[in-house]
Amino acid sequence: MRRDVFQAIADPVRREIIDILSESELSVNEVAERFEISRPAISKHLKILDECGIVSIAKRGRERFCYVNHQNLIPAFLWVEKYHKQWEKRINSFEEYVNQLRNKKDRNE
Amino acid sequence: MRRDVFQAIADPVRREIIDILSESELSVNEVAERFEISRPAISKHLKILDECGIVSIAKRGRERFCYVNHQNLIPAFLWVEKYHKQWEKRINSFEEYVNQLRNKKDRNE
DNA sequence: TTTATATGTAATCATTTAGTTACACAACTG
DNA sequence: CAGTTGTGTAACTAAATGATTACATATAAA
Repeated sequence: MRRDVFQAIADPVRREIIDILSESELSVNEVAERFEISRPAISKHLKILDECGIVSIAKRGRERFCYVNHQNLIPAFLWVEKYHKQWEKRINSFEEYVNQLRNKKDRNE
Repeated sequence: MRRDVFQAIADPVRREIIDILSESELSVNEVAERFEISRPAISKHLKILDECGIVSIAKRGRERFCYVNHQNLIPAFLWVEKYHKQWEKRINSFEEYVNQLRNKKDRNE
């Protein structure tokens, strides 16, 4: 069973959990209330997020409060970010191309 | 069947395919040669990458050449990048903490 | 035209995933 | 103490995933 940040953020429910917990720390039930699926399903998602370090769970009384450790998203960030320049190049050359078309059009008017 | 960039890059083989094709455009067989798994398996991975726009496949003769469209990684980049500041804050405060310790130690020496 | 090569795809399979319900148990509340 | 609440987990299920082998087809080469 793979358990890494890429697999963790592949699931839309888990991404939403991360989004929600980034707003405020919540108990397991408070997280589950925000979704249609059952509480055990959310519990499992939280376990997966916990296992790859993205979420930590702190016991306080009978509740468990969950919070995000954003720094564990860094490996995913770095992998994608290394292609940043390449899509910027593309977008710039697209903009250049559009500008060329615009200028040509302007000259023809 | 979900087919989005997050699901596409969740698989390590697909990430490696993206890495390899970022170096140079390759035919399907040339991609497959670089992996232990069978050619049809690679074919399927390429199909998935194609379906979510990350890889395009151009027929030339009997070969099909594959190349990456990096701009289709942007949605994944944006989702992760929005937490950039939060882990930077963390890292900065860690560095601050380390510096405090250092200064304290310096004063004690 | 025959043969070889490059590739896609169908059929199949084992494993993983994401969900469910039912139950156990610890910790608050009255 | 008895009941309620918050949560984990086991058992189960359907669907998705990632791989394989076997076969079909198109194109190039002899």
